[in-house]
Amino acid sequence: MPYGDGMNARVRSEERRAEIVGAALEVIAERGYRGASLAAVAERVGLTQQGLLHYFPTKDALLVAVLQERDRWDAVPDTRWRIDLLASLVEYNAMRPAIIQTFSALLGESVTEGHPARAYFTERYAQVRENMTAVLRAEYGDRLPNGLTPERTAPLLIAVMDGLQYQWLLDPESVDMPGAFRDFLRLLGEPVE
Amino acid sequence: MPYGDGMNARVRSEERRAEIVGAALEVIAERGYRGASLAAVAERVGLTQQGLLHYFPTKDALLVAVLQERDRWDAVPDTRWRIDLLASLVEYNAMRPAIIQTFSALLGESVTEGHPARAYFTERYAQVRENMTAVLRAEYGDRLPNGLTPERTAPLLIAVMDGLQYQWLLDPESVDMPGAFRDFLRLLGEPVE
DNA sequence: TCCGCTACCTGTAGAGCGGTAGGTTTTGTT
DNA sequence: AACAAAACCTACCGCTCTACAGGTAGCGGA
Repeated sequence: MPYGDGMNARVRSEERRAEIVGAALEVIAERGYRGASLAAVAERVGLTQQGLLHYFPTKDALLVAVLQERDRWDAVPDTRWRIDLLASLVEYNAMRPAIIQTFSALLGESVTEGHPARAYFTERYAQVRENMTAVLRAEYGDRLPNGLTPERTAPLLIAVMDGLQYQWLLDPESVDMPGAFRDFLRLLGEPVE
Repeated sequence: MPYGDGMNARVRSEERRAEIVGAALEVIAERGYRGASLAAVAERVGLTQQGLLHYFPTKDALLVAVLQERDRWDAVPDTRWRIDLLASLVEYNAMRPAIIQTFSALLGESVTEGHPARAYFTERYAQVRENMTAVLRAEYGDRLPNGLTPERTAPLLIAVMDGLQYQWLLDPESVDMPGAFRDFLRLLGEPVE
């Protein structure tokens, strides 16, 4: 099957890489990063393991691409985040267990020593906390109805999202993730507009 | 007339096993379960890998022992759990990062397919949710000040504890885990006695 | 048409893994 | 003293893993 389908080499290469990253997401969801073998990822896109290494020279390089993909994915460009959009996000996540599982598994692994994703998650959470603080401040002002500051509420908000994900992944029947998250938002109180 | 003194073979064997389980906890904290090799655990207690296999015939058997150890550890026998005791527990946890890291890493891995700890965590969380529901009901009655039921609050409580642990493990300087947890308890409102 | 580059491949090195087989020393019981 | 069992050991098997080396085939540009 020749490549003459109207696309140039650069585009085809980029597409192949994206395909590989997608397969890596799946395999990591199933086996974690340490458990994910390059061969398993390669097989899923119809390559040999060595063929895959042509696109990503090391396993870590592939992980980096996976993490960048995530960054690109939930970088909502200019949208003014609002709290109720978060609820929708959680609802959306509940329909994409694979992605949630990938990053929940990675987060768990990342707390171990010398894990290649550790720095990524550390920085990411610092950034998300800042981000959420800003969102909360925009919505509530400097004090929430219950007296907490946005700075102190942000870590709780994030913790609830992550923690619910684990409970939900382990037992989706028993845990209504979006519902529980909305409950938490009610706990924060109604913004006084 | 079996074992006459206080230091018989059975006791020594049990001590050795406990020693091994302790070492396994450490290694899992550092590398996760999949990344933890029997040889690394064995070395830590001055054994060869095969010597370790004399006590635990398979790697999974060792994991089972680790999980049982945890169950034994936080099975507070008859103490009536109370909410403020939870805050103390979180404070105590903040002084034992190793144990937290072990089980955070295991929880993360456990969501992957066919992980040997998956069933354990699924059951454990179901049980803990029940437990927390009872605690909340004892403290607040059938309705919390904010209108939520104990059943719906329990998953949130657990989610906050777990989620905060990840943030804290990744960046202890930036996250005041016990403080944040107390903030969450304030969010629940004061019990009306 | 030639040439270089991309996109793969086969082969293999080198290390680490869990687990088995079977031996030997140590220990405790009789 | 005799014996059995527990507590280890050495040796090794078969597998899997990442990564390197080096080759080949086809495409695109000059």
